[in-house]
Amino acid sequence: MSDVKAQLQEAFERTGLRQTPQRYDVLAWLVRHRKHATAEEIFDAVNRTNQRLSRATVYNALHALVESGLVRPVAGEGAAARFDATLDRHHHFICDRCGSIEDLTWFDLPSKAMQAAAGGRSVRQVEITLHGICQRCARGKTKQATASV
Amino acid sequence: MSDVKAQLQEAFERTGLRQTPQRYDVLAWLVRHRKHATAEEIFDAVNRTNQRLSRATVYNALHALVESGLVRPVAGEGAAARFDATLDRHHHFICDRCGSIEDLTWFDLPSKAMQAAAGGRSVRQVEITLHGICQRCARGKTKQATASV
DNA sequence: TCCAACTTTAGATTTAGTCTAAATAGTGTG
DNA sequence: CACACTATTTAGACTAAATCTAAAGTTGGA
Ligand SMILES: [Mn+2]
Ligand SMILES: [Mn+2]
Ligand SMILES: [Zn+2]
Ligand SMILES: [Zn+2]
Repeated sequence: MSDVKAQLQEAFERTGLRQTPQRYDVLAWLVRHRKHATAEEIFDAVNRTNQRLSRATVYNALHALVESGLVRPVAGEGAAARFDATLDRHHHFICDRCGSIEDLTWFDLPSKAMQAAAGGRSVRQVEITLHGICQRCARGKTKQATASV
Repeated sequence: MSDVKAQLQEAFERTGLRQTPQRYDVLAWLVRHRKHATAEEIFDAVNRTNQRLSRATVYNALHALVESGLVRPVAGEGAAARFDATLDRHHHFICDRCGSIEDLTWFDLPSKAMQAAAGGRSVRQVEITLHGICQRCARGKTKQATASV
């Protein structure tokens, strides 16, 4: 029944994120339609039934929800594409604070388990990215706010 | 010495990608400055010393280079951000052909090796994305050209 | 009831990337 | 070399994603 409603409200309370009708609608839609939607898709869908929602608010709400951990961003949060001429296999580390991308030495994946997870799909490439705080930033060098050099 | 030059030329020959001054300059810059640069950064840098390079050509060149495997794209090739309300830990599969994003069941990573690769960095989250052809597309359902629903 | 902080809004603006049609630069043939 | 043909580059128009802004609306607490 309105079980979901209660759960969502509980989620807002738990995370301390102020619940507003707009934030609620965005989260509810995302939970209901378990797809990996873009902000635009969410806006179109929610705005259709609830006029009280502007485009900017979808972005605001999504940021707030991600911030509180109720939603997770997938596939590189819409920044500019980046290119790498280092072809030796390696992984990447992206700093939450300064946005810098660093190379990590390669480590193997459990190929057996990976095969299983992939099911019948044909896999061309595996991409591993660790997110966290880089050493510069950890050392208090909290200079650059956003994506750096 | 001009060792690099020879290597790059060899790379063009090997992959069969026609070598043009513009493509050469883009690749050479990327190889020289081993950073994860954006198209704009590359344009600014290369255009400064070589006027014969337009913005569009940087994009063309990068696509051609990625296509030939001489350069690899990092961190989600600049599409719209996507959001996921499924918080249970899981990985993702992105289809090269139709762009759809599918959930994969979780599999553990070799945490020992990962720690080592991460060095001193504090890791908040690990993101694993497999790229390939989804089952729908594999079955010839080659309908939708670009990123789908 | 009143205030201050927070949130939403429409629309302008910025940024990344694509597209277009014309100019330019190879490439192969004779 | 002349020619035709194809591939590439170009400037600038255009589109799409996201952010910013300033004003209006909402909320919780003193
Ligand atoms: Mn790299
Ligand atoms: Mn998912
Ligand atoms: Zn950092
Ligand atoms: Zn597909």
